[in-house]
Amino acid sequence: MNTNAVDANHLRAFLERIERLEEEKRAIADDIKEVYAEAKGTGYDTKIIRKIVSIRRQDAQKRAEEEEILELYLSALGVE
Amino acid sequence: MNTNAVDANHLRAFLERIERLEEEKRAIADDIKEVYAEAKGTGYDTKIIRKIVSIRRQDAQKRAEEEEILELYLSALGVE
Amino acid sequence: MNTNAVDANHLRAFLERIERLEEEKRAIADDIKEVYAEAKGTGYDTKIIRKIVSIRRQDAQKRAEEEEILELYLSALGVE
Amino acid sequence: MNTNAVDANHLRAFLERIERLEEEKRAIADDIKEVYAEAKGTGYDTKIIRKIVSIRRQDAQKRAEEEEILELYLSALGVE
DNA sequence: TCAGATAAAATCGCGC
DNA sequence: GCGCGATTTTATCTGA
Repeated sequence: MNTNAVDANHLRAFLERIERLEEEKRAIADDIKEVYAEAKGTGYDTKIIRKIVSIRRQDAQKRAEEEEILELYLSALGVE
Repeated sequence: MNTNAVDANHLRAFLERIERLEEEKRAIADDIKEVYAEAKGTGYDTKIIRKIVSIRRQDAQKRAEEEEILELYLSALGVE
Repeated sequence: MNTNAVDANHLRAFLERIERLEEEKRAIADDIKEVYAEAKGTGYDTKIIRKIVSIRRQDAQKRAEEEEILELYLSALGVE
Repeated sequence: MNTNAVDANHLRAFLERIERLEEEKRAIADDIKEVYAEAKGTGYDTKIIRKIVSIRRQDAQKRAEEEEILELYLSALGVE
C-alpha cells in the first residue's frame, strides 16, 4: 500500500468522524425542535421561550467573560 | 400550589430540557472542531476537508431528494 | 436605451452605493485599529480594553433583549 | 486627582472613542443592508450582487498588488 | 410557500 | 503562523 493510499484512508477516517458527529448534532437539533413543538402544544408561546433561553445564555456568557477579565486584571496587577 | 406555580414548574422543565440539549449540541460542535484541529495537526488543509464534507453533504441531500421524488412517481403510478 | 441597459445602470448604481459604503466601513475599522494602537502606546493592555468593550457591548445587547421580552410578556398578558 | 483617577479618565476616553467608532461602523453596516434590501425590492437577486461585489473587491486587490509589484520593479531598477 | 428572523458555517483579520 | 475573535455568508426555521 503506497503513501497515497494510506493518506486516503487517513483522510477517510477524519471524514467519517466528522460526518458521524454532524449527524449526532443534527439529531440533537431535531430533539430541540421537538421540545419547542411540545411546549407549543402545551400552550406556551415559543417566541417567549426562545427569548428566555437566549437571555439565560447571554447571562452565562457574560459571567464567563467577567471571570475572564478578572483574570486579566489580576494578571496585569501581578497577582497570579 | 396555584396554577401559575404549576405553570412555572412546567416551563422550567421545558427550559431545562432545551438547555440540556443545547449544551450537548455545543459539546458535539466542540468535538468537531477538535477533529479538524487534529486533521490540521496531521498536515491536512482544513479548508479542503470542509469543502469535501460540504460536497458530500450536498450529495446526500440530493440523493435523499431523488429518492423522495422516486417515491412520488411510484406513488402516482399506484405502485406503492 | 433598452431595458437591459437601464437595468445595467440601475445595478451599477447599487454596486456603487454598496462599494462606497464598504469603503467607509473599512476606513472606520482602520480608525479603530489606530485607537487601539494609540492606547497600547500609552501603556494600556489592548486585550483588556477589548474585553471591556466586549462586555459593555453585551450589556447593551442584554438590556435590549430584556426590554424586548418585557414587551412580549406584556403583549402575552393582553397589556398592549 | 490621583494617578488612578487620571488613568481612569484616560481609559474612559479611549473606550468612548472606540465605542463611538464601532457605532458608526454598525450604522454603515446597516446602511449596506438597506441597500441590499432595496435592490432586492427592485427585483435583484442579492446573492448575485454580493458575488459581483466580492469579485470586484478581489479585482481591486489584485490591481493594487500588481501596482505594488510594479513599484518594486521600478525601485529595483533605480527608477523611483 | 415565502419573507423575515435566527442560528451555523465559513472566512477574514488581528494580536501574540 | 496559529489560535481566536469578529464578521460575513450560508442554511435553517418559524409564523403568516
